[in-house]
Amino acid sequence: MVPREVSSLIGMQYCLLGTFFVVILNYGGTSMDGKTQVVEAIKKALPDVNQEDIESKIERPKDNKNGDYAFPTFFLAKIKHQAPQMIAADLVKEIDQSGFENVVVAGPYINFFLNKAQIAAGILSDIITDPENYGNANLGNGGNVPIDMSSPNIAKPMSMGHLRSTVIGNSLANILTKVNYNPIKINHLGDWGTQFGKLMAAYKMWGSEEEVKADPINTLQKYYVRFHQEDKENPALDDDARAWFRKLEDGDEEATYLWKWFRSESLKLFMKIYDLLGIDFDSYNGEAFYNDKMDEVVQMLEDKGLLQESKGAEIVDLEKYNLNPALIKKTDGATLYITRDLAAAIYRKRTYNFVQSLYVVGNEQQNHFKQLKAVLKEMGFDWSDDIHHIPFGLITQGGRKLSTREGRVILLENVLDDAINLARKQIAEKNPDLKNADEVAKQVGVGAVVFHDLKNERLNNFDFNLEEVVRFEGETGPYVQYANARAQSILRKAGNPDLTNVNMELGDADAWEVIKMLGQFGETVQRASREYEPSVIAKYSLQLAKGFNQYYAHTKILVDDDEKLARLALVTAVSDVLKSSLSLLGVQAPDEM
RNA sequence: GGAGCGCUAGCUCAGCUGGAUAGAGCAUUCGCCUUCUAAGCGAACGGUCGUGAGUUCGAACCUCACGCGCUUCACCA
Repeated sequence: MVPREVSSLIGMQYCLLGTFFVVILNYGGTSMDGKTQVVEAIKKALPDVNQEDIESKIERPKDNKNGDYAFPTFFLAKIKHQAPQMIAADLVKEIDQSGFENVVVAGPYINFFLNKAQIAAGILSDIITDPENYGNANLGNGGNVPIDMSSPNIAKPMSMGHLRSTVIGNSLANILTKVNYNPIKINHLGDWGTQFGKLMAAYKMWGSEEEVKADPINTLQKYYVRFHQEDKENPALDDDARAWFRKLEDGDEEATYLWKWFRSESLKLFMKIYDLLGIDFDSYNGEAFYNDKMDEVVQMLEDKGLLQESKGAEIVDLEKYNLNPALIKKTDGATLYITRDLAAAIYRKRTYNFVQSLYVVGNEQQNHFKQLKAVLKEMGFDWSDDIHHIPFGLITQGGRKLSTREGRVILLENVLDDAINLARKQIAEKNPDLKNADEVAKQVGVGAVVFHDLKNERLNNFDFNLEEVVRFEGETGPYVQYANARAQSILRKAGNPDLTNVNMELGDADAWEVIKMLGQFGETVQRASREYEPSVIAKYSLQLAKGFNQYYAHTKILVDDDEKLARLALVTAVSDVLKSSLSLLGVQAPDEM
């Protein structure tokens, strides 16, 4: 019952890394951002209003004819006993306009137009001088954040549901790194439980070694489904399964051998998918890892007098949290899911001394995590508040929940293969001379699937539709990748000139629309980290790609004039930020496609 | 019944802490490759923001009630 060798090794290595993770990063740019400038100007004209009020009222107009920032004066009407229009008209006279291109009254609003060329140069220069660190912030002070993610079940194929947990967790890890947390990606494998009893029973009845070796997961899956079909007719099968699981728990040689074998075969196949996705983990400590750590937890509960007997089972009452009691031990003395998770939570606190602990697990388990936190709270662990369940919506097919038992699954492998093949076909059509076409097809195909999963709010359910997932046009991953590839293509044609010291002042409206978005990257990253929401980044990348495509369509970049190098700086900066955004999502950005 | 999430254009979804005529993509129709990648750009069409009250100078957003959908509610994970 010793968990995988690999896992403990990697876990240990990590701890060391975590301890030494002190890095000096460049946080944010050097130029003053537009909003601060607006706040300063208003503050001087309104000395008796406090700064927070001003800051909170300032907004970014949807329509750019209303300026880059706007200040509504409604809230001053009561204080000044004047109509907002009057206040705005008076106020604008008091404002020092020297740092702006224009400051105008529009009814009850004061609209600020920034000095575009100057701000543009500041933003572009910030990006180009240090593209890697552009948008970084120090929100986390290097604190450890274990992320429980992916967590597929051994002997079952990875489904679209696991993809969600995997890519959301991975993206959150990337985002948290950018705001200076130290994420620890934990693959909490489903490598223990009564399903192994069923699997062993099924294998002994109908299985063969050759068959399993040829196609491990699908074969095991087949046994599992068949077991569930037949035990409806023949309930005695369940007793057989229970007996096998008992054997496993008691360390029976054959059972243990089969367990290890199933586990390692499964893991091999999972690794292929993780490689394709470009995702790795810091720990593979799954459920089995906590087998020997639950007694202590039960003892602690006992010592603190939290354990009660109810209907023959051991529970922790959570009445005062308005929750159902947490079942710690079954009538037969066996532990349950929550017991294991309690052990895991405590282990993680001890091992990583986390500042936050995240669980990227489906929305349908939210009750479980509420209970988990409540029990830890009852145990006197204040750090229970640092545990956050990051739920995500259900994937359905034809409106129905996917069910492994009923064999209704969407195999992730198939989806990825379909996407890659389609990408390969498109390349053959649109860019037949591309050298590393197979590699790019992988990047584009996988990118489409991953991006599709991250583009909408986590909690939205979605009904699986292959055509939609592997779509390459419109609001998709390939759309963003394509914008970057176009940018790279221009830079190649221009001979990749050194741009570090060129004049980057661009004042035209088309360029400004793009540059303004570039300037919003940092706040976007912070919002994504605050809300644990990768879709914020995905949406941003789409918007930036769209802005760039528009610029590209309307502005000829490679013409020899005074602003050519400035335009190339813009193209470089766009590519840098698009790459950063995609990388935060875990999506590759090929230079050609 | 308790708890949670959702309801915005034909479909899929944005809409940041309430703010100026509610925005994209897909689909449909129509334009744009004599050279920076058309996986693109542009235009048209399309919405009583589930319903009803309330708070507010102002509500898709906040409060309450109701309707519909999904998830979950002790011996699975």
